Order: sequence, then C-alpha cells, then structure tokens
Amino acid sequence: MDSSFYDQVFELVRLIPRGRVSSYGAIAKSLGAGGSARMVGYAMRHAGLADVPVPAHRVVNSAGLLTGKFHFDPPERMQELLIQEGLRVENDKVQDFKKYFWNPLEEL
DNA sequence: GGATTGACGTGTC
DNA sequence: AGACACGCCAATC
Repeated sequence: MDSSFYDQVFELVRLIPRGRVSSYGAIAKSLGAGGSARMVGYAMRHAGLADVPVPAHRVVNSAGLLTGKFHFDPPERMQELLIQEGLRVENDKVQDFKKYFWNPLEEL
C-alpha cells in the first residue's frame, strides 16, 4: 500500500476542503518532498485513473494557475468545478488564490 | 538499469 | 512584464 508517492499525494489532496485550493509545492512540502513539487503533479496525472475520486481541480500551481486543466476529460471541467465551489476563476487563473489557499502544513 | 519525463518553483535576462 | 533556464526527484520506458 502507499508504497508509492502517489497515494500520499492522493490522500492529502482528498483532505482539501471544498471551496479551497492548494498548490503542488505546498503538498510536496507537507509530504517531506520539499522541492519535488513536480512529483505531486506527476502523481496527479493518475488522479483521474484512481479508484477514489481525487479533487485534482483544487490543486493548482503557486500562481493559482490551472496548469493541469488540459488533463481533465473536458479541460473546462476544472474551471467549472472551482467556480461551483464558490471560487472565482478567470482566464484559467484562481482569483484571490492566496485567500482561498489551503495550507496542509497549517490546517493539519 | 540508464535515460527520459514531467498537472512545479524560483530566479534571471 | 513576458520569456527562458536550471534544479528536484520519483515513476516510467
């Protein structure tokens, strides 16, 4: 189980509260990966193939940009989901990202 | 088992 | 302000 970096990322992402967003770097840091933020995104690639639904749309880069929206079934899905959760998204970018940012290191 | 690959981050030009 | 370069590190081929 959790032998992979994946599962650790999946679990943490699943803990993200609705209406909140997090960044790859923050997640990686909380896992002790430090600067391996890319690994987080890499794991998220399998998020859509995971058995348990992973709110990957709540995970964006440090700029609040929906970098991985192209990996969703319909790319527009990510932006819509965020908006449905009460967030403001414009031009593939989360507005007030800092305000809605969910820090796993602090919340946990 | 070496080389390639990223849903990133930060710094520099 | 926008574009480019390098670093990190695990998974995949």
